[in-house]
Amino acid sequence: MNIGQASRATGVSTKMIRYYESVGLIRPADRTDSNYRDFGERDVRELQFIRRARDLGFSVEEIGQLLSLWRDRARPSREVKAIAQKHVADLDARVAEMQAMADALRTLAKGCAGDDRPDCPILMDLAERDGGVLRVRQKVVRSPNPVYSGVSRTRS
Amino acid sequence: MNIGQASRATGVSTKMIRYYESVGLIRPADRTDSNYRDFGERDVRELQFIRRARDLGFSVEEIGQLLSLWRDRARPSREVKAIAQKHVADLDARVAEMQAMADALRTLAKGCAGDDRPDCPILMDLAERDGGVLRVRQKVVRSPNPVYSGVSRTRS
DNA sequence: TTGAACCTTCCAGTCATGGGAAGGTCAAGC
DNA sequence: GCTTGACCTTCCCATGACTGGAAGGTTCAA
Repeated sequence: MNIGQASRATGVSTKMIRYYESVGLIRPADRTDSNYRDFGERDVRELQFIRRARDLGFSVEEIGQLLSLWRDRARPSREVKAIAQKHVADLDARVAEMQAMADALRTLAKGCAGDDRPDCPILMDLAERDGGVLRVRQKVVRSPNPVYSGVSRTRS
Repeated sequence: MNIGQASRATGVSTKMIRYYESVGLIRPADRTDSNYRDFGERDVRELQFIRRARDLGFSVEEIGQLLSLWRDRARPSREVKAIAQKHVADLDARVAEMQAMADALRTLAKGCAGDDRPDCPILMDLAERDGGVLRVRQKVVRSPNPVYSGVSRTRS
């Protein structure tokens, strides 16, 4: 199975398959005589695993850990659970922060007429030299992977 | 006021001040004879504005729009409100997505013993070739700026 | 005069991913 | 056998919003 077929079978782009190989997430694929990558059943299953893990927002590094646990028939489920729980905590922290931002902005927008007049509590708050009335400022949390964050983009 | 003082006065790093200048978010600062940047009151106010807007999760592009509206005494509040509301919608979409991920993982983790035994519903779900029981797969939303997303990092 | 604490520009890296160029390979139809 | 187009290969570049560091100039106080 060449890279295009593997991509269609797993929903992982050819670009990403090569990338995952280059960073060592998957082992180098076999090659045909003409130097084409040749994927087998097992490779496809690993790519599907990776795809699912990305859909759950795991970083490539976390996926590497999960993959090696997956490959190890004797792994203790404790380790898998720990990774998952840490990831859940990360997600929850980001959610809380973004909700605080959204709520602050909603409050400001509610007070803004949104018409031809220039008066606007949103700009007034941003101009507050001591941090603004709503004081949303807090720890800003950033992710190892940019999956959560952003403007529409579909994954087939 | 040199760049270090401006940085301390606004909480924006010197690196970022130079970056904002390079991308045209702020106008080029005045220079002293020795080519040091020289910031005035107005520059400091703009940097504080930028800082506040970043704390609310606006992207540099959005901040550019907000800044130019701020500078325009006659701007219609409608435009400001539109930017804010779009940003709120973006935040809400990301929050919903991340909550779905977190909930799916929580469900899986609940069924995982987390002990020495290898059996683990989390890995089993990731291995599902048809997408897993929980089917969290959906549109993945990504942000123009990586502020929301991630692992602890503080902004002074 | 020396040294540290500034400042300057420039270049590179981050993370996961897409875009594209330049060139090799393969299969179908003529 | 030859052309065509759809593949494949590697390589480099770009994204956003930063951080880090090198190499060198400036300022100020001891």
